Amino acid sequence: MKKGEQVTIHDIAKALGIDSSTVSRALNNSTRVSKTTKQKILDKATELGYQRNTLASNLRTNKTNTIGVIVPRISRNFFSSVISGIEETAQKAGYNVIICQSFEDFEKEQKLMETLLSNRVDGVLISISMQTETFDHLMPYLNHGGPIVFYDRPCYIENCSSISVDDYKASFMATEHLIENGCKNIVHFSGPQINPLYKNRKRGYVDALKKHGLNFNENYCLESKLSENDGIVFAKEIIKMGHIDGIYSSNDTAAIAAIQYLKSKGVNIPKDIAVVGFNNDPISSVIEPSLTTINQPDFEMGKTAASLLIQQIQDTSFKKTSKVLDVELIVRQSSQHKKV
Amino acid sequence: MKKGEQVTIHDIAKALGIDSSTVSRALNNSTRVSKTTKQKILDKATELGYQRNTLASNLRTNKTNTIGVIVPRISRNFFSSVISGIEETAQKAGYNVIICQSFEDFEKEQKLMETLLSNRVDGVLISISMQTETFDHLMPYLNHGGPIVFYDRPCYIENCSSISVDDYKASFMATEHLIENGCKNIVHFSGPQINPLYKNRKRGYVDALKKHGLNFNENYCLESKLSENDGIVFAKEIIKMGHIDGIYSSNDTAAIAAIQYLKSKGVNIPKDIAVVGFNNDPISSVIEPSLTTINQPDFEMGKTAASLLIQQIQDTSFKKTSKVLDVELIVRQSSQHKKV
DNA sequence: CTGTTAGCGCATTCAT
DNA sequence: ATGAATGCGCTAACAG
Repeated sequence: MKKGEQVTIHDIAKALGIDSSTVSRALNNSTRVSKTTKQKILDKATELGYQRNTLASNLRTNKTNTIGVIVPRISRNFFSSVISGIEETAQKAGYNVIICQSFEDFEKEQKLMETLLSNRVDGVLISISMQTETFDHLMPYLNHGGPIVFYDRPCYIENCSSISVDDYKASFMATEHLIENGCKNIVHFSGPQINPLYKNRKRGYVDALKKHGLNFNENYCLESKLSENDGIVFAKEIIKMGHIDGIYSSNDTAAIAAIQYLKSKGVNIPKDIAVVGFNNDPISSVIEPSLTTINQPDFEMGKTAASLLIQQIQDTSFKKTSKVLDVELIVRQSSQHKKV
Repeated sequence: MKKGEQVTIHDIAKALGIDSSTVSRALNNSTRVSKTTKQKILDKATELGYQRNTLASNLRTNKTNTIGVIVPRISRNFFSSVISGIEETAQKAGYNVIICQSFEDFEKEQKLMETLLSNRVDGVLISISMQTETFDHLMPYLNHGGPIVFYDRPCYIENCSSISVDDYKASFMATEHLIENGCKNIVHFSGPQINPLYKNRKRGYVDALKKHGLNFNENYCLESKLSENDGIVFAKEIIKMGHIDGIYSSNDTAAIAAIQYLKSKGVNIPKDIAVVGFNNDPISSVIEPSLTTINQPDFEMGKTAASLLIQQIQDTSFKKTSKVLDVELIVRQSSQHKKV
C-alpha cells in the first residue's frame, strides 16, 4: 500500500476550502452538515478516489465493527454452513466477519485469540477445538470486555452465551429409531468422552436402550479420536462381533468409512445393518441414499450465534443466554429390516 | 471492548519510570535496548496484561501484515484446501489471513474489495466469481498500490500475477483416457463458456477427440450453469441419446448427481459408461470408488499463490508472474470396458 | 542505549 | 452549520 496515493479527509477539505472535521461529519452522514456541503464533499470524495481508512477510524472510536469467528475447520460442511449463517446475520447488522481456523489445535487456537484481541474485534464466536480443555486463553479477551459466544461446542464460562444442538435428544431419537425398526444390537460410534458433546450423545444412546429394555453393552460403544481410519477399524470390529444389526454414529467420517468397508464385504445397508448418523456432510447421503440422518440446523445456528453476540456487543447489560436448538430426524427410506 | 481496561505502552513506561518509545522498541524486539530493560519491560507487560493494539500500530506503519482472500465459497473442498495452503504459507511469513466469501456474487465481491481496501490489507488473493466480467472494482485497490494475485481463475490484468492449473491439459488427458479405454461417444459436462476456464477445458476435450480421429458433436457438450440440478438433466439426456459410453465432467456437482441418477436407472459405472471428473471434492471418490479423477494441486496452489503475493508485497519491483500448475490423472481402477 | 518530538487518519468536544 | 483543537496507541527520526 503505497503512501503517496492515500487520499485523506484533509485532502478533500483542502480542495474545498473547508475543515476536515466537516468532511468527517459528512462522510459519516451526520445531520449537522448542510445538504449542499455534504453533497460537495461526497462528490469531491469520489472525484479524488477517497477511501476511508478504517484503521484510523477504528483506533479513534475504539471499535472495529468486526466479529472474529474461530472454527475448527472450514472444510467440514457443518461449519461452513454455520459460517454462512453468521455472515448473513453479521452483514445485516453492519459487521464484518473474520474467519480463522484452529484445525482442532489448541495452540493455534490460543494464537488466534491473541490475534483477534490485538485486532480489537468487537466480539468472538468460537467453537473450541477438540484439544481444548482449559480456557485461560480466553480470559485476556474477556477481561478486555470483549464478549464471546460459543457455538456448537458449548462451554460453561461465566457471562458467555452458548448455542448448540440438543445432542442428547438427537442421540435418543436416532437410537430409538433403530430400535423401532427392529434393531436389537446397536453399536454407537462415539467420540472423546472428555468432551461434553460426546458424553451427551452417549447418554442419549444409553437411555434409549434402557427405555426399550435393551441391555447396554459397554463394548458396543466404539470410541473414536476422530481420525480417518477409525471407521475401518470399527467396521472390522462389527464384523467380528457378528450379530450387530444397527449403528448409531455420532461421527460422520467414521460412519462413511465404515459403511464403505461393510458394503465392500457384502453387507447390505440397511437390510443387514441399519445406520443412523449426522448428515450435515452431504457425503453421508450420497454414499447411501437410504441413510436415515440427523439433521442439525447449521445455518440457523450461525444466525443465532451471531445475533446473540451482536446483542451482547451493543448492549453491555445483556445477560448470558444459552440456547439449544432442536434437531430433526430425516428418514429417507424405511430402515426396517425386522430380522426377527 | 471497554476502554478503561486498555493497557498501553505508556502504562508500562510509567510503571517503570522510562519512556514509552523504549517500551515500544523492547516490544518490537529492537536491538537498540538493553537486555535488562527489555526483560523488565516484558515482565511488566505480562504483569499488567498488556495486549498490543494492532490498529494503532498498523495505522502508524501503514501496513497491516494481513492478506485478504476472496473465495467463491469455502464449502467447496477445492477452495478450502487452497485456503489451507494459503494460511500455511502466510503464517510462516508472518501474515494474517482474512477469508471472505463472494458466494459467486459480483456485487458481494465488489463490497468485499472495498472492505479489504479500507482495511488496508497488504495484498489480496482472489478467485473471481463466476458472475464477474469486468474488473473495475479491482482498480481502486490496485491504484492504492495494493498487489492482487489471482488463483484458480486467472485474469489477465496488467501487473497482476495469477496461478492456475493447466485446464487444457487436464481435459485433454481425461478425454484421452476415456478414448484409450474404448469409449467412442464421450459427453462433456461443461460450464459457462464466457469463462476462460471452461473454454480451455472444452478445447482440451475437442482436441483429444480430434487427435484420435473421433468426431466432435456439439450436442455432446452439455453446458451447465453450475446449478445443482444440472446433473440429473444431463443424465436424462444421456439416457435419451442411448449410445453414450463415456463422460468427461469438468463439473463435480453435476457429475455426482448424474452418476447417482444413472446408477439408480441400472447403468453400470464404469462398465456401461466410464466417467472422469475432478476429484477435489471427496464425494466423487466416495460415491464411486472406481472413478478415475483429475487431481488438482489445491493445497499447492494456495501455497504458491500466497508466496507470490508476499513476494510482491515485500518487493515492489517484483514483476508479474503467471504460473500454471500441472494436474495429475488418478486412475483408481481400470475404466476399461471395451465394448467393441 | 534511551528520551524527545512528531505525527499516522480520523472523530469528537467545545467553541463560534 | 462549521472550525479549532485534541488525542486514540503506536512508531520513527533525531538527538544525545
